[in-house]
Amino acid sequence: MVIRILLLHPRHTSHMSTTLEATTGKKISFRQHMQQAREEAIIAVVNRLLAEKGFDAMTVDEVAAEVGIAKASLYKHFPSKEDLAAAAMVRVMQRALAFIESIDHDDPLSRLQAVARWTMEIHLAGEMPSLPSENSSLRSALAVNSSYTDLLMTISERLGEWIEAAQGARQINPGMPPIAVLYTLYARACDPVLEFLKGTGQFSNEEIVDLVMQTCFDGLRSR
Amino acid sequence: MVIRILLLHPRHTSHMSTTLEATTGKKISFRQHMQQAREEAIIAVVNRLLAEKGFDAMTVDEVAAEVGIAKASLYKHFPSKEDLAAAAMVRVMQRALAFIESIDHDDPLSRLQAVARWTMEIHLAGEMPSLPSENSSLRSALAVNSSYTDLLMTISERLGEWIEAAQGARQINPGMPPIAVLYTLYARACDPVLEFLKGTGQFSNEEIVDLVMQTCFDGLRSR
DNA sequence: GTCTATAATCAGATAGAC
DNA sequence: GTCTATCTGATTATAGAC
Repeated sequence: MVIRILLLHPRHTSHMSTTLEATTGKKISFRQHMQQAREEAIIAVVNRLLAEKGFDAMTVDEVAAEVGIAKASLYKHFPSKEDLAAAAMVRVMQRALAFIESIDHDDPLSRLQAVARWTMEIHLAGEMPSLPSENSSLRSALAVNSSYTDLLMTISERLGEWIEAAQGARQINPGMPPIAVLYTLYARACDPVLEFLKGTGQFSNEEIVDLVMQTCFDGLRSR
Repeated sequence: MVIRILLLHPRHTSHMSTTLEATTGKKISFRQHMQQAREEAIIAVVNRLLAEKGFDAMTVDEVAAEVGIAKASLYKHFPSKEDLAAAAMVRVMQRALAFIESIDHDDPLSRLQAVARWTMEIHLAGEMPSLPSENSSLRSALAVNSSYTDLLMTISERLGEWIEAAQGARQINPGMPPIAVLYTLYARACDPVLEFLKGTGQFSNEEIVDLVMQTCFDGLRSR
């Protein structure tokens, strides 16, 4: 399956990788260790705030305050608010890819279900950053972030293979275009039904995930 | 089915009703006619901008410019940006209720499917205002707007009856809590899958609606 | 009610000392 | 690299003349 993604010139910037050591294998200094630890702390705060309030409502002042540094210092690490959000997105996608690679079910449907379930659990745990799809400054920042686009490509291709395999095995409806299945799975990351049901106070997180899993894979109609 | 909605003291404000004449039956002056026509024009602009860019990205300057009046004049009609958005929401819910009351299918599943399809068509037509669920100033403005809460209640109760009837007839999965079914239908109004699929350029609006209808009611798994 | 002009505030980003 | 202090621009809302 071919995924329509903006594929732009790869461009490396220091804060895109998880850890410099892990990425390049080079020994790094104590100072660099400290800097990366701080950036990790920043990203953790941004990730939580993005999950709580979304990109527009999150302010840079707030991020700086919660990290415990001055705003100007924050801008030494990340050149813009968009880059902060991008870093949080990269981080959660790295987690997603790590989870995907840890899945050991043998049939493709179970693998896809595991991914959907993981996504919704992250969302309900308040760890899924939410970005507006409209905001153009954010979209362009993401489009030129090769860490982001590469991860999105990798994940999409992996899931795409599983989707086609599941359709070949008649586990997933073969009449559905794979791209539609993929997007339907991605959309579970920002499904408002999760919050709606949580807001009623009638269900546990596990029950909520089970309900949405059922509507997602089995539909509303009786079987 | 009981719908958990913030039910507050009813409070009438002039711009909440569609037309004063239609609501009260009283004869109104030419001046009032003109004013209501202008407010209708304002709401139409707000509705479109909310659908295009969302609440945060929409600016009051922009609304005034597109309507063709000064910003101060706009504030004579609607006391705040939140009230503008609320008016747009009321308008689209009035349209929804009108559609619901026009449905004449006899089985409840077909009725629910018609509602889901209508919702997605409005969305794809760029006529579905989208509000952030987080923004608290907006939420409070909606909560005290009795036109809004009343419409939401009315629509929810109507759909709730159909849902329970459909479950009784084993058309909708009876194991699903009716409130979960209701929220799943509501969520079709802001389903990002619609825009994702539109963005690929591979499908017509009708095909997109058919695809999402199928995943919604039949699920991703093969039947 | 409509306008022009302006207030008031807030948020992203930067200057410059240390 | 971190800080305080500040700039700059955008945006909601209002004053006051007509």
